[in-house]
Amino acid sequence: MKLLDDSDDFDGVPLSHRAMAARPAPYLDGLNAAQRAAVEVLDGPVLMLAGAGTGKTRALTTRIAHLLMLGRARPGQILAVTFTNKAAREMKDRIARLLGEAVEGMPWLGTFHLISVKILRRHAELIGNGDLHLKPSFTILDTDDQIRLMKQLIQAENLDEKRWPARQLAHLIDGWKNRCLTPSNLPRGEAAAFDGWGGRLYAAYQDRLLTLNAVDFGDLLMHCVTLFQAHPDVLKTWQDRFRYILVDEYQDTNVAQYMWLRLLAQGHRNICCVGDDDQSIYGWRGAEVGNILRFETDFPGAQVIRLEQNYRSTPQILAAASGLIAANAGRLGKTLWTDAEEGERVRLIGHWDSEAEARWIGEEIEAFQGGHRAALGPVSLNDIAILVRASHQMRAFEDRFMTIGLPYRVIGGPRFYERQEIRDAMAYFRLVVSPEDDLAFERIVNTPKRGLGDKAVQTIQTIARQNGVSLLEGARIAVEEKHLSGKGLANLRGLVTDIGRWHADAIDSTVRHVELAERLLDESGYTAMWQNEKSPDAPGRLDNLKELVKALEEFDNLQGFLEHVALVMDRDDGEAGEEVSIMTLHAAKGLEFPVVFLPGWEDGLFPNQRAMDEQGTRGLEEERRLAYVGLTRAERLATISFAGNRRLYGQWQSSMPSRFVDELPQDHVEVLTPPGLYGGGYGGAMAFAGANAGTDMHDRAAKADVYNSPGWKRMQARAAERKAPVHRTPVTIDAEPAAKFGVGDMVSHAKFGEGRIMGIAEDTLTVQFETGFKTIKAGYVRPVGDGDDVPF
DNA sequence: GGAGGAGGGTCATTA
DNA sequence: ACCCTCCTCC
Repeated sequence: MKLLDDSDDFDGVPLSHRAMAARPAPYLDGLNAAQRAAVEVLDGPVLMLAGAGTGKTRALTTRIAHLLMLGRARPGQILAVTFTNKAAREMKDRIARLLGEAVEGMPWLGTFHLISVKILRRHAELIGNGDLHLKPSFTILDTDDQIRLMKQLIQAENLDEKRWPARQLAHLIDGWKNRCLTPSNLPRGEAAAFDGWGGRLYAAYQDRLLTLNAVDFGDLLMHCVTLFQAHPDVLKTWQDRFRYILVDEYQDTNVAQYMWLRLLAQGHRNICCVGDDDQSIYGWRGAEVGNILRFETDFPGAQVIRLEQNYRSTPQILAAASGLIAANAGRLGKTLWTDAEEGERVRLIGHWDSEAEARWIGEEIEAFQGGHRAALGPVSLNDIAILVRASHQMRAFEDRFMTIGLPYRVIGGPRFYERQEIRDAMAYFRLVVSPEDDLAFERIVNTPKRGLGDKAVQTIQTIARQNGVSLLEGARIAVEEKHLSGKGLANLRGLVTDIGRWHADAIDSTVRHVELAERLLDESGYTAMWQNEKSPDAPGRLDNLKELVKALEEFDNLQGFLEHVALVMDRDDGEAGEEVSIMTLHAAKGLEFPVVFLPGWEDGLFPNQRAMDEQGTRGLEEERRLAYVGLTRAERLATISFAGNRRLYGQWQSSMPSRFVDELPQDHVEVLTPPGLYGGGYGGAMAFAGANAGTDMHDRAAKADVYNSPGWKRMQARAAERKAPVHRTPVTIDAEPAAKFGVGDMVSHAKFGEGRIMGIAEDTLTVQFETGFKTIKAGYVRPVGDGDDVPF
């Protein structure tokens, strides 16, 4: 079928009644009853509660196809929002497959941010403050730019950057934007943050963005909402346009996104939100689980459809995951079931340290490859994923896999477009496209080195400010009036003329933008800079630059490319050969793998200490949901592991198995014995395997030899002595003084006052005091607070 | 006045 | 472990 394009003037145009509506629809075949309802209940608000692996994306895409086939809406009248570009891409592909043809016009299927940009570009002039307002050509800043800007503002106020770090301010402002709090509607109490400077700096930052004709990520949503609120006529046109609204991952929406959706949905009221409260893992960036929990009250008359049949995992994995998540309160509640074959229990293993853990996992993977696990059938490296809580855990695996030559890929690591060389090159592109982009100018003016240091930049800034022009323009004046001297002057003159020439070429449609980009990097000396650099990563950087230029080919011009990059920070890595995937649990959401390793299940790391400190029970529950997400990624085999010692912040620190380990339903867990346990010197590993058995894994002690070991008995005796929750107290090998303390405990120090233990290494503690982090011998601090926890 | 290295201070999830 | 600042040399 040929889909109509999106057009701006469809208002009031009746939809053609398609005869095919009455025909049976083949794409509905094979859906289960719940999925079918999710596809066919088209009118009014619908909440699709879709558990992990229940065919959510299928239901969602089929629903869109169905709307189109029935002629309920044209492609341009459906708003479909996702959180990631990947999800958007996948949906487009699947809709196309369902309809048997490429979908030309689904212009409003995309991320919140992408769609917001499209809307904002059309009404940019309406966003502003006094005389300042946006132009449709506004640029989108990334975090790096944001922080640099804020640094400048903090300096402008003569504040101490140490006491008021720009990162912290960025975080604060981000939080406000997530909640749609503009400088003018910011509550007093909030504005007082940052020692009273918060509100003022925020306002200054927003004004600065306007003068730069720029927005940051948070603005995209917030500006849309304020636009809708201040201009009902504008809102009305968008409400009229979007006959059907679909939202993926609704549990991850923040306040701004929620308001955005509500405003738009108030028109036709056909909003279908898909989500799973058990997979809400983005509270730390403003997501409100409350949005999904409240759906039925927010949208009266909403229909709730539960997708509970799981098509991904074995019953064993599902049972383990369900048992774990059951410890959370305040869930909407779902009962996942499957008719898949029983499968293997979730495996659990403890290791001496993080290196042993990496070694063991590497060996396991090699064993899979050697076909030593026939029950699983052939396992490709692409079928295997290692999901970690924090990215620093990846290092151990990378090191290990590198040495044994096991191919791997890190997903969501340092992103391509966040790399230094790419950002530099992009700054050149930006400046050439919009010469008034001061941030870009600052970035490249002395990269490569041109003898234009702080002093020279300051001179340029002063001149620009005096004349009320951009930095580039200011530089031109500085050259003409010879405000600089010698080498700097000559170099700046060269740079200014170069940029002028490149800019002319960028506008000239006869100049191919790819060639321009190549020439630009060449003539600016940027490529040469890396060629002359002899550090080991220089060749890689040059490759990245080549790749960047190659990526340009897919766009019509530089502007289009820059827009894309601003919004799509992830690169679709080409399918290389067979590789094990390493990624964070957050990055793993929505993915699935036959074989999944879940290393680092240690208290403090996972659940993460900070999450618990900052959010209390809420934080802990989010961590538990993260564990749930991790387990439910596995189709056939999941292996959880923990290490007794881990290198963290440059020190070895001991830790205890995660409390989540205790919460796993034991009938669905198989405890493996760590290799080398009896080789001597592994008392610590045994001890803590035993510490764990002290709770609900006790029954299995007889089965696993490890629990008969002296280490375990010693541990058990000790645990009994102190009656404290076992997992709160770390064990060191020879009852070093540090054994009195646990990560997370409060201690007091004669000089530094009270603080919280963040890490333990032998008898040295890393303690976070009010004044900062300190590394201290355990003997110098005394425990405070809940004395039960820390017996003497 | 700029560039580059050394040392000190600071920071410790997750997009 | 990393970033930033200060210092020294050019």
